[in-house]
Amino acid sequence: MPGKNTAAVETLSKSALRRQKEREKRYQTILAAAEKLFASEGYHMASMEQIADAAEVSVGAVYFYFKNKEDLLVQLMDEIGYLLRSIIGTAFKKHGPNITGFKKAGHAFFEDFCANYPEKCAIIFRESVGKSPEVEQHRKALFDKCTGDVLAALTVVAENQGLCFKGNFSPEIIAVIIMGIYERVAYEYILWQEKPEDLTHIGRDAVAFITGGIDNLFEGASCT
Amino acid sequence: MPGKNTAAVETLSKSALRRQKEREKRYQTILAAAEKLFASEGYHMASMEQIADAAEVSVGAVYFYFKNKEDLLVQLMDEIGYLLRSIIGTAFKKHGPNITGFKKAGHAFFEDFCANYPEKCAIIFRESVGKSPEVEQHRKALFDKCTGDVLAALTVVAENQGLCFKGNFSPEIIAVIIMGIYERVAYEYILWQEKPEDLTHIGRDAVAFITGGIDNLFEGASCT
Amino acid sequence: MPGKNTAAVETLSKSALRRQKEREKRYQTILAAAEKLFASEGYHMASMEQIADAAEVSVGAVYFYFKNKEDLLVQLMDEIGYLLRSIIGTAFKKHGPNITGFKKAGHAFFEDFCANYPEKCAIIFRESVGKSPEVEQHRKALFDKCTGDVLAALTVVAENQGLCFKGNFSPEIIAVIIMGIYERVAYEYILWQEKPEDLTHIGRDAVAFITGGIDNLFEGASCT
Amino acid sequence: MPGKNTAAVETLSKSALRRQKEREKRYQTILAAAEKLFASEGYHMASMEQIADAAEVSVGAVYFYFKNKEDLLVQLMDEIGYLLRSIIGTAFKKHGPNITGFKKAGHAFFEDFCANYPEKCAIIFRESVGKSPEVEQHRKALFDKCTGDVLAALTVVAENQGLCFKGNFSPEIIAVIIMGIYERVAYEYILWQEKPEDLTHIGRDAVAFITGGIDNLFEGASCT
DNA sequence: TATGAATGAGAGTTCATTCAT
DNA sequence: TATGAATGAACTCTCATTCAT
Repeated sequence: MPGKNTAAVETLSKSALRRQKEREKRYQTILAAAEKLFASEGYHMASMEQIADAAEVSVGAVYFYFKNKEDLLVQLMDEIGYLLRSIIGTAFKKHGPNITGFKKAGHAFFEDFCANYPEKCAIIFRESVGKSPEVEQHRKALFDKCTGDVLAALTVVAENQGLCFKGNFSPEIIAVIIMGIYERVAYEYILWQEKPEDLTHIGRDAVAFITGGIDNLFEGASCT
Repeated sequence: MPGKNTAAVETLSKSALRRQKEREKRYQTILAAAEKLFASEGYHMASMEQIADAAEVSVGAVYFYFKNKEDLLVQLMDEIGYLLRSIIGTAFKKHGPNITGFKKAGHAFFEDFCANYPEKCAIIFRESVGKSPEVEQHRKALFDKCTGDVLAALTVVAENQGLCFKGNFSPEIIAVIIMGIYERVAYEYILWQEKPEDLTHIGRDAVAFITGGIDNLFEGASCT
Repeated sequence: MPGKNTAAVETLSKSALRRQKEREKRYQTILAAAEKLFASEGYHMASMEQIADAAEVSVGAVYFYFKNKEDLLVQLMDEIGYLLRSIIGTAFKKHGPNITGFKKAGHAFFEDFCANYPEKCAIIFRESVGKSPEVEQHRKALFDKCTGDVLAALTVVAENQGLCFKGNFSPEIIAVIIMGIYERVAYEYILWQEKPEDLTHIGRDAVAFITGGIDNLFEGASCT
Repeated sequence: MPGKNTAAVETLSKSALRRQKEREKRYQTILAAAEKLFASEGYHMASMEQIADAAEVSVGAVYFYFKNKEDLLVQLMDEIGYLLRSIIGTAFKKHGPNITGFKKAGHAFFEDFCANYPEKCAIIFRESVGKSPEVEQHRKALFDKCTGDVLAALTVVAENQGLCFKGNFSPEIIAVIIMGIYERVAYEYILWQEKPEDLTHIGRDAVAFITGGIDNLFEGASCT
């Protein structure tokens, strides 16, 4: 009887689905609690018990969802990295692969990412620094991806506008430099001076500096 | 009797001086041990006992010279900050307050500071990040000074060459940006990729980017 | 109507029987998984989750069939004890209540029990030692039974051959001694040296020593 | 001035010596506390905090003297092993390398070791069994030494009395058997029945059984 | 000044057991 | 019956800091 089977299957998948949802929800709750505490108290000062309390679960539950404290940080970095790249990537694609798109991506970093998620900034720019070899490696991987994104954008924009880099200027280094600018400006004005309200203006200046610097590096006309 | 007195004073001051020297030597030995261990093992993983062992003193001795572990890091940051600013400042002053001096200062950062003192890089760019409110505050102070130096240099150079910043471009932000570039390039190629041999070339590219970017910001002729 | 009833009863008992069988099977599967893991990882290192996984059931199922972890070990000891006594008892009875039967029983211990069930050896001779008062008590009970068996055999053999123990030699102690010999030889060559292939020879030497020792204790002719 | 120097040296060595003594004393105090608790509560049930409390030191002090809990057990086993072998070895040597010495050694095991140190019995015969690979290995090493001692004694006695083992009887196995007898009799009457008062009598029976068994194995006259 | 043994709070982690589904 | 997520007490172990000598 297919009806029965289907019903059974549906019942099963419904309950399984709900359970799956519950799991995902709990996972996110714990992760959110960890993010908040890592950002406010610092990675080392935030104890697993505090995190469990904040997430309103038991310590054991935290360990059910995450291998250990380090894993909590690493998963957090992954999620934040994904969000960051989405925000910037979306802004870039929206305006086409040209210098305007590049600028908009920069503005999105400051205005959409940093301003809205200061705690996520704290995690990737402060709390994940120098914590352990494992975390450091993960951080490098995240930055590598971002640098790669910037590099790819740079390349596409150049191609699109028929431009080349002057001399033997390495575009990779430019990508690293751009990341450095973003990172430090965010750190300075979000984590230190805590002036998110000035960030739009500041971010625009930073982006202007970057695009100005980049313009400088492009050959006038045809690539050789 | 001046002779006697002098002799006494001299004897006294000699022994006092020697004692002073011994103290200073011990202090530096401990600090050097801490630097090495913080850089190689990480601030948290390096225990006070390890540091004492490496410095060939007792744990108690470390606490005689330093208030606590945090103090060890803070003193280290101060010394490194002083050295860093000396190196850059010296290079800048040597070539006069012009754009060449500015470039030379940048080269000095990479070639004299980062390449020669990778462990000091590790301390100020990695191990002092997100450790505690106190340390963070100290780190901010250090960066503020450096940013201030850059800002001052920028101002002097502009004045000297009779230039002004375009529009309402904030020179403070430029200074922050420059620090960000230096910081990330050092982190990327000294702490992550461990390629000090490429640093001269990379550093020159970075400096070229910076000066190119700056040129862009100056008004053509007279300031209004 | 007996037919109907019988049919009903039969159907019922059939399904009940099958259920019973299923239960018994599960019980044995879990017990077997526990045996394997206790023997290989050690009682404390083997977690209930591991056992459940190995038995391909849920943790809850393990707790349905067994009160707790200790119970798992206790049931295991009971089953192993039963098997051990069966093997030895069967060998003894097979050859009649004489010294040959006694020897054969000893050979059976080494060649049929230890050689074939090294994991069961590990449980009763190693993993059940010093675990908890409850387990220890169970272990004592098991050893008491075995010692009792040996004592009974000893008595029967003596009676059968019209012999008595010399002086005031306590046959109980002889039984304890024999158990000790069996236990340590098994431990040494199965659990430590892992040489089951030498066990036949070694076992025969051990049994020879025992029977030699026993012979010594019997009075020449009539008991007084 | 030798006087001064000597004084200085003496003062130094005195204080160093006293410190050394203190250390040794503390070490022994902690070990004694661990022995008592392992024997009464069981290795796993005895927590490091309990041990520290019983020794009237802090938990940290226990970890200053011992690497970890396992180390505590291992050191305990070493000390007990040394004592056990001393007691038995002394008894054997005292009566010369003959069968009487052999018997006396056996009596010493029961009457001097087991009866006086039931807790040490508990450690080596119960609490060190199946605890961890490391501990098990240590236990094997201890038993190997004891078995080696028995074997050596057996060999010396045989040589001394111009006797040989019958057939291809392996003396190593005899040594293992003897250890098994000692172990189980001790376990049975000290750890289970807790009848140390019967131990003299029981031990003598056990030793008589052993020597009877051994006699059986010796060739009549000359070795071939 | 210098030592290094001692402290003890606190951390991360495990896991036997329970219970709503 | 069966599941497996959740619990939380208890554990071992670390290490910055202190202080009698």
